[in-house]
Amino acid sequence: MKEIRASVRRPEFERPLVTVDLVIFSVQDDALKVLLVLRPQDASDPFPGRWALPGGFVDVTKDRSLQDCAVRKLREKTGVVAPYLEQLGSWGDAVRDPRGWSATHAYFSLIHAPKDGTFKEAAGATESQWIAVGEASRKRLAFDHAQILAAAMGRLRSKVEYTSLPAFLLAEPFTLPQLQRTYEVVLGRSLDKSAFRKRMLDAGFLQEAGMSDGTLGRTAMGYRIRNREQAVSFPRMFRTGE
Amino acid sequence: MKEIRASVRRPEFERPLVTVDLVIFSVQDDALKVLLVLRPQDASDPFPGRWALPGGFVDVTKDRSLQDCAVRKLREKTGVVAPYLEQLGSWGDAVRDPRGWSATHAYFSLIHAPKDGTFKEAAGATESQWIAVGEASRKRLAFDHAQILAAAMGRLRSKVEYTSLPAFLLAEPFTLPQLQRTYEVVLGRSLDKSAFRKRMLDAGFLQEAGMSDGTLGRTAMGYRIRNREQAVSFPRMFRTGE
DNA sequence: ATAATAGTGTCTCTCAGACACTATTAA
DNA sequence: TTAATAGTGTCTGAGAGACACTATTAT
Repeated sequence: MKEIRASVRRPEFERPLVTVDLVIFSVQDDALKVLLVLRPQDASDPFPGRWALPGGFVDVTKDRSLQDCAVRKLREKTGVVAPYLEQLGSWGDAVRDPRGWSATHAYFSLIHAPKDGTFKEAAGATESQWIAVGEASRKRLAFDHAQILAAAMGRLRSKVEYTSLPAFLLAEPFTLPQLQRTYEVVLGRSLDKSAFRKRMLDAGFLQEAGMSDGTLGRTAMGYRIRNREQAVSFPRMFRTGE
Repeated sequence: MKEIRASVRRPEFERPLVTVDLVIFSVQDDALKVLLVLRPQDASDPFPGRWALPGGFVDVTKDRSLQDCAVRKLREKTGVVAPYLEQLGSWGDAVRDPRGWSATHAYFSLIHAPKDGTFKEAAGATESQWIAVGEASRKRLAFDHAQILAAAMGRLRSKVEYTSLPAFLLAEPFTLPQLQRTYEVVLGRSLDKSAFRKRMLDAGFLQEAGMSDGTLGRTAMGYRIRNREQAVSFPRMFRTGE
């Protein structure tokens, strides 16, 4: 402690590397997918040719905050500007990056499926791809990204049980049947229609937005999220015991 | 490892300062308190003479990980070795520390009230004190610690509604009436005894540990937490709507 | 016995789930 | 009309809350 005070203005501690990584989820073709990037085949980079979460170093000249950095990287990768973005946690230790002691700040984002199936790349040559979460978990990801991805999936699975989070995986306006399908995809089990509708409508986070043009069968009411800043919590979990 | 380290290019980004801060909660005298430290009256330090959360720089030579760093600082401050410790989040931006772009990693800890009312200080001369959360929120804390404290209180208040977290605020073994009082202190409202007991016992996280020596009235069953690694979730919130 | 605290039984209300029912659309 | 999908009504059961009741201890 005394050393700190002795060193006048700047602390003399060696500074760790500081990065931001993103876990970007989307539901496509009735499957939960995550965006991964392929690290370049360059031996001077760590983990060349391995799949990784999109991310990179905080640039103190460009990023005013960690959140800004995450927003910037999300925009660069996907073009999405107003997503659901939540901090997931940080992972920092001496060995996760061969370049030295590093701390990464993982953010958790939910976006709706892109229209054209995939995103255009920015100037960089990195290849990126939407990969089903089951498959992604089986890959040998770079750094400790497997652990971060597992934590993100745990958080999503847990929050889906009692919050409106999955609504952020849909393009607005969306219908209740679409929302229910999204819940079922993320939960991995089917839900009762009547209970589901009561629950969603009672939670009060939906706003009617005109009839949707159903392509088959009866048309459904379209909804928007009343407040995109945060998800709402339900008074109970989906399945009580078991 | 060493060959990799040597061959890898080191990034040229300027590195932010990296710190860890702790929000340590305890219930004393039927009040929720948080441990704060007084920053030294030294003009070369930022925020001299202000109250702050305990914490400091990550020492890459001593700390193998962020979590290790948090455990070390908690031990230095309180002597507690096996607390409930959970990552709260990270706050990083260009202006929160006058010494430069910095990122802090806040951890959230619950410990039981110390026997002697306060903790002995380590070698350092920093003054530390348990302060009721209401009072702490009114102080002008150093850095962005007011914001971090508010986030910690939000997390605690929210989790108390549906998890066994408050059990970590008690010394083992504890009785159900003690546990209920702890919940009531954190929630700021009273709870029905019958409903409370059914809920706790049904959740299955308690283990009987012999009768406690009640000083007055009927003696109560003592309990220990079955698994201190994590809190359990209840199937419902405490008060459903309102 | 009394005071004080620990612990239980019973009723009611709310709400989730099950499931059968009706409603609206396109072909 | 039929197929397909959207949406509703009704019953039941689990569990939370209210609250009165019993149980055990020290004095």
